Amino acid sequence: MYSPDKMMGAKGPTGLHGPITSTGACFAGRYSPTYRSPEPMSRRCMPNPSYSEDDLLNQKCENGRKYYSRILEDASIMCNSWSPRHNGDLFSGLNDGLISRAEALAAVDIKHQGTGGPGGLPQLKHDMMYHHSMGAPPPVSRPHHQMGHMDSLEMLDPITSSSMTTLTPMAETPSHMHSYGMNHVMNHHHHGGPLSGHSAPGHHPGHHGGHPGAHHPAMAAAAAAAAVAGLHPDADTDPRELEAFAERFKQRRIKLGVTQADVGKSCKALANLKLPGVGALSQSTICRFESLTLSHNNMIALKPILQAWLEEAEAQAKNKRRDPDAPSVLPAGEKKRKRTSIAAPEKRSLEAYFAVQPRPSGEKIAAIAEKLDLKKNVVRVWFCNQRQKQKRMKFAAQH
DNA sequence: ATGCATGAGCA
DNA sequence: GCTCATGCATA
Repeated sequence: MYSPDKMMGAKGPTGLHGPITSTGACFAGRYSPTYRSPEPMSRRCMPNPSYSEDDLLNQKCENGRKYYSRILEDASIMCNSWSPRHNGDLFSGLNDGLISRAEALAAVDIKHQGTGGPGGLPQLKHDMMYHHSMGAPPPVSRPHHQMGHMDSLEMLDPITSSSMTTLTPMAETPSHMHSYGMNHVMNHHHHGGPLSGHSAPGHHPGHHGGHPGAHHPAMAAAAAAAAVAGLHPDADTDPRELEAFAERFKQRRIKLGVTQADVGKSCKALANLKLPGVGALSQSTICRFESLTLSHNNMIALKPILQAWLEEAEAQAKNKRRDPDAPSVLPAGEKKRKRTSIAAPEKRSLEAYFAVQPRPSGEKIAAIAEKLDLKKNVVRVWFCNQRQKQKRMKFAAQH
């Protein structure tokens, strides 16, 4: 069905990290109808502007304003509904995106550094900075478990819930624990973890045949055959089913009084018990799973893992067991990664450029970086992330 | 909840 | 250098 455009660009179908997602479809997904796009929808209805990417780059900073006004105007025309600045209707929020940016651009003084003035004095520093947090940072409040309703299930008192041995996490891991150093460590297993490698393959044998080759006749045939054989090739890959599961998962998780972060961590324990190869997951991932903001393949790969966790967690909740857990060790502070923050004006420029050319060459990226006084790598990564988001939105749009 | 980043695997 | 899966950091 949704035979994804099989990877645009370079990476091939096999490019996935984990075998789980072995085949390629990559669009991500926002299956939910309730999905609220984090990005302006304008992109979807906005054809490529008439100006070229070079226009963008050649534009003098000083003229930035005028230039963007034009872009936005064009964009607004295409989106057919933009009343030039100061649009009183604050809630017409439909074609925000570039459109709304038009106003902003008109009002904001874009002060991009002209030619590589290294010492720029941009409003912010966009580099990776690390700092030591030796002196044990603040105690870090433990992320309250979201214990809302504990009706049907036995009420897990907070204490219990945090000591549910293997599945439920214990006291929180201080955020400062995630040092930059540890990050690397974690990367090791996370890449080889849950979805990568062999790990999950065995858990959901069924869906493998589903997507990969949706675009492939042979695959489709295989899928059909599987279906006939009772292997429900689609059951696991059906966006609707995934969406339903994600919703169920979230509700039951909350009922258990477990946070997203808890789930991720306890997944590891579960892994050791029954899902070898599965590592811990982060709060981010759990959150994205629940909100369907992962790629379709990613959703498919994670589902069996979370499903197993859910079952185990509920089973344990039934016999409410307690168990002293390993005390969290507080590693000495280490370097923490500082998140780069791209200022609004620069971001608008990037978005405007992206609308024209989502995949700028290395040179273009360098030019853009220089113009915006951002590091080339920051710009490159921004485009990569933007593409990922766009894929998700597109997929969501057609489902 | 989400922005910016990393790293594996591939071309 | 790209895609993809994921994560830390942060709004």
